[in-house]
Amino acid sequence: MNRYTKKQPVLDRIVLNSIQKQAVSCDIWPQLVFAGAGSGKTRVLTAKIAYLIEHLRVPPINIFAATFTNKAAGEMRERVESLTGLPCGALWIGTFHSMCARLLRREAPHIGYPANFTIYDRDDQISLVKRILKEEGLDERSMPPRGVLQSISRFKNACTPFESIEGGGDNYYDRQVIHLYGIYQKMLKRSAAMDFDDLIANAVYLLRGNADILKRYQNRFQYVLVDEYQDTNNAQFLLVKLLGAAHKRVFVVGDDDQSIYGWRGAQVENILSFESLFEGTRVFKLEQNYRSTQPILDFAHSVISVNTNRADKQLWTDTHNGAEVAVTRYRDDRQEATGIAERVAQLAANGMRLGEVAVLFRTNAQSRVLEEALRRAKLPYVVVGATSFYQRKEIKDCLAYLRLLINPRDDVSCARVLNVPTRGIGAKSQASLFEAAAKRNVAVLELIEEQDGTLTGGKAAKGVEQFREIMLLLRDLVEQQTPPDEILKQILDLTGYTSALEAEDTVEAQNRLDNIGELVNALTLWAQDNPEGTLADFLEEVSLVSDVDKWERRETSVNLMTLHCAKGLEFGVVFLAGLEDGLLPSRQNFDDERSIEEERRLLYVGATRARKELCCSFVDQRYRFGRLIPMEPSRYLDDIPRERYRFDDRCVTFSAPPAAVSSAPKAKKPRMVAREEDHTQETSYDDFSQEIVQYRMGHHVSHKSYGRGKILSVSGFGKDTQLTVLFSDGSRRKLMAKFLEPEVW
DNA sequence: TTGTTTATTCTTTTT
DNA sequence: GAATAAACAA
Repeated sequence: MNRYTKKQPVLDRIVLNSIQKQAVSCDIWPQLVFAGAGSGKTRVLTAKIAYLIEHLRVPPINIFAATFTNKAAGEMRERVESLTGLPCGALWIGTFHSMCARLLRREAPHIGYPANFTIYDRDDQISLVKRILKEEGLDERSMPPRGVLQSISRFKNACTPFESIEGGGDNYYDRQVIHLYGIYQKMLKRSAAMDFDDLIANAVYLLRGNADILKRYQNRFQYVLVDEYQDTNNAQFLLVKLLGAAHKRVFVVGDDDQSIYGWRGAQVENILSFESLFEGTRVFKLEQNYRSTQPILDFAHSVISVNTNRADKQLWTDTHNGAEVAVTRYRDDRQEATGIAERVAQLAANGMRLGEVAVLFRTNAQSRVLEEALRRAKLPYVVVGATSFYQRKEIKDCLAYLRLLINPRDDVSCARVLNVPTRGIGAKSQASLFEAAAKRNVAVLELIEEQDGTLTGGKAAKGVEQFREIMLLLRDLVEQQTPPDEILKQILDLTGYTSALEAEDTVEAQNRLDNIGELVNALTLWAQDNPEGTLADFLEEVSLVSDVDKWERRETSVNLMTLHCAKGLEFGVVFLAGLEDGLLPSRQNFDDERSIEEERRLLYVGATRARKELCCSFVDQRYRFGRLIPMEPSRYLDDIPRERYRFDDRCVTFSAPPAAVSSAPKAKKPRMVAREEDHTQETSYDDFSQEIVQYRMGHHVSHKSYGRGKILSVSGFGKDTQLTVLFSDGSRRKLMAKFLEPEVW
């Protein structure tokens, strides 16, 4: 800030080791930094930006820096400002999604969109696809919305617009998906809406299709920096390539061992092949770890080194001593939770701040037992993520009204609130409204506003008219520059939303009212913090924040979160709960080697979050789907040499198989063998054991008279396995598996 | 058309 | 066990 600090160059004001220093001060481009867990990645990235600004005199406005969360972006901007003493408001730093949204709002007309487009989240996408399926007369069971969206997402990640798809697809499913992709995009455009994938893909289309615009942005973004590069997808890669094509000043940081978003389209290959794709790349490897103890690093290394598709490297640390990693076996998930809570209480008694403790797990469903145990032990905790505030029904209803005011063409929001609270516009009337709108190629709200409600039959017409009047009234308020929180209050009042909930008079309804109150507060606060901000800005922010963005470490609360959420964070003590096959790795990924490797990385990420103490656990049986299910230790534990951890058997059950009682997980009974003596009672055992699975959802089979088809669901097991199959002629049949031949790849 | 019941599926992970 | 969808009564 003052002249004193200014005199010293950045490199002397921030502590860096020699490799870090080299990476920061290197001026030969492009650059790739492999930054292992805890190796000071954020520090390097921050220093790099500060170095560009201060040492190379690059104006902040010429830098484009993509981070994985908005929170990280905000913190980094602040640190750069305090390092350089210069205001960096003009620096473009944020998630790919938020920066693309920003770019697209400016250039919207070039891709046929208005600047006030709405951003659809997953729920919005699903309700849109469901409506399309209905209108197209397709069965949700043969074309599951999630699957359809997954396929559509793949097209977008590949930056393949509907128009340039060649060929109509090989089979019934693919043909339908392509067909639906076209309709889906048409609907989005008519609704002036984009989904998350569109934000990136449309940015690519924009730059790819307009040479002058591309040039302008290449010129503007003289330096392109990307954090967590291992988690970028193909579209993001194309964007980076486009922006950096002219000047080549691209700097990416990442760790292939921490790539855990493959299911979302991320490609580890992006980082693994960066060197060959960007000619003349300088590579830096940060392998010194400043976070964890040696035992933790050894443990983590034995996990990750089994993976084949990775760049060779190994973390090391200066600190040699440290507590052994613990692996504990519990009888069931309840006992596991209690055991963890006990240990946490112990730590707290020894003066450990609870904010330094995290319990990590694979699925959100696991958090409930843990929460109960912590509550019983009177230990304060926070759950990061889970059902986020903005996902709740009542909140989404409010937001839908707000979005509809900003963008009257937003059909998904319109469908959501048209009959909320109930105005007598049932499914049938809604369908006919949508049909009429589609026929004239206008949005539903537009239709309602111009048509005076004569469209639908008697009863619903009154409700439609009511809705129309409310919307017109609210529109006036927006035009009169009414403060955002006031608009929300008016919505709740005019629509009768509040009074409907009050009338219910249940605890549930009261809860919702409280949540709505919280939303009003949030909006008021936001308006105070952003005096220039419009309602549209607020809505954009809301749709692009993540759960970790809102998380703030509280000194006195234990942190509960999924392994995915924990990426980039660190804690003094980390518990990894539920290290069992079927959970980690997830049962659904058993047959895919790539996913098995990704889940292994998930374990690696979890383990490397710990600074001082790492406690892993698995259970013999666990409640899932309301049933007690036998579990096996995670296969990943098999790869860890026995001397890398202390094994603690807290299993005091008599029913446990004798061989397993006193031994480490390594020595347990062989896999893939079902217990014969169990047939009488535990029929479900077979269902969950890992016998070789011949038939899986999504795989293809053939039948001698119906031909080739895709498995939609599997029921029963052994000889009685039945399959529901979608055949290429479009028919869906439930058949005995023995009549079907699995397709071999 | 709305609000009840029952049946079914389901859970990965999220910008 | 929960959330959603289909099925049914009013």
